[in-house]
Amino acid sequence: EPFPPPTEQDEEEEEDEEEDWLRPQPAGHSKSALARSAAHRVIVHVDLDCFYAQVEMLRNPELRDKPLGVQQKNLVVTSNYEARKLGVQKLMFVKDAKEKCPQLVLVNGEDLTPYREMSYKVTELLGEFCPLVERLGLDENFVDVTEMVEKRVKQLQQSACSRVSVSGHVYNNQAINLDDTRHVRLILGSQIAEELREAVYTRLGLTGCAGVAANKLLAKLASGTFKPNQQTVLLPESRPDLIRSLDRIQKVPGIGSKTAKRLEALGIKNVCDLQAFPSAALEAELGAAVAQRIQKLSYGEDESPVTPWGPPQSFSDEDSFKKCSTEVEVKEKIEELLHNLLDRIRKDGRQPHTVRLTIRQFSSTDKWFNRESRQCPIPPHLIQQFGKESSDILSPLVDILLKLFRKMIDVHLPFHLTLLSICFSNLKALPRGKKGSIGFYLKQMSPPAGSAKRPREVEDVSQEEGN
DNA sequence: TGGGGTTAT
DNA sequence: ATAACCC
Repeated sequence: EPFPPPTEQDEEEEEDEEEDWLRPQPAGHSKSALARSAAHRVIVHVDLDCFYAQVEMLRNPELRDKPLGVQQKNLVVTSNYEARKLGVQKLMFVKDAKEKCPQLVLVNGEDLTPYREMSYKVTELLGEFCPLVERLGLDENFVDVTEMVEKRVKQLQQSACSRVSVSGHVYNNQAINLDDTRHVRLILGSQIAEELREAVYTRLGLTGCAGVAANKLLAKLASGTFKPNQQTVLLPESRPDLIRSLDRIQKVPGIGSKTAKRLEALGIKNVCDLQAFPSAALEAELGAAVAQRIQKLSYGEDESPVTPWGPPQSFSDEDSFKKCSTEVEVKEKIEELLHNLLDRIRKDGRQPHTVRLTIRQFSSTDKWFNRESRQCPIPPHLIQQFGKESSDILSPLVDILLKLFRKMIDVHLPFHLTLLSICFSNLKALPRGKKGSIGFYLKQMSPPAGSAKRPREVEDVSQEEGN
């Protein structure tokens, strides 16, 4: 094994293992200034196959060889490949899925806890290889392996033997030129990607795809080109082909449905249209920031860094339903959501300083996107209760949430809700040095790079931490 | 159509 | 507080 994973880094302080979140990196300089200087980055995108279904198959191996769907309400949100062969695609209605595939086995996946836990195990495992890991949803991670590649380039130069071979697919089957150092770096990146996937499989039992390229956009696009459990490296010369292969503009990650619609109104239907469109006119329509960003994306350019966020910045729990129309029902739903959330927050160890209630009201037209929310600071005396065992916090929090609810809904008038959601945010580490402080403490998370002037939430005027 | 997450304005 | 994006 020429390149064992770096099991020991420079760990000076012992930590509690169950709260060993990935730490955000200081700011990106230190030794890796060159690594981040965009020109020669090597990025790996790791994308687990049908993640929820894989987790369910690990929880219950008898499901292994059966067509499996993970159900949330009336939807099959994910299916395993057995089921996909039989026509059960993602986000299919349960009704349609059963018609297509009567033998389909369904498990309920409305509680994300098992997926969330497994997801963080994956991110932490990747973090053992390399500190720059960024999560995207529960089943994707970007890894900036530039520094690992640099080390291997040097080993290669010393060993004086230039026998490097690619792991997995090369996009477009492009010929490799070992005289091109960019090619060599990406090839080494493909070997690292293979090692990452192998580790995820042997240690966690999960399969997935990987894409290797010079930035996040291209790595992500590359990872989708060979689908279950395979990997693909994109060499620079094939970049135009890869982005031109996107038939619809919305397939560019970063261009969502809203932007796609506005672009279509401008006559922009595919990536080439967007490349060719006059920048000034695009800026006039979308604003300079969005216009410049997406036009760069259309060329496959993406300088955004791989940013490890560390522990979650918010905890939320939601439930959707056909109808909820009385205050009593609302209170019951709130209590249920709260119970789950308080558990998660207790395990996390930090204290939230803001709480938000979100509702969705029924409306036959535009059933889609009518959510509103109200948020407020959590009173200091309640914040202190968060770490503790007893649920003295529960009923005061319910009261706060009901007040937020009444800010949106006049309870004397009829109402019809189809969703309730509670979110705790503005999380801060426990105050240290207090007598009741638990045996471990979470490291003070320095704010992630580039988030220096994030607006403070609500009217929270609490003190800054000591930096 | 689900149950989450993030940043920007 | 909302709107956009991501899965």
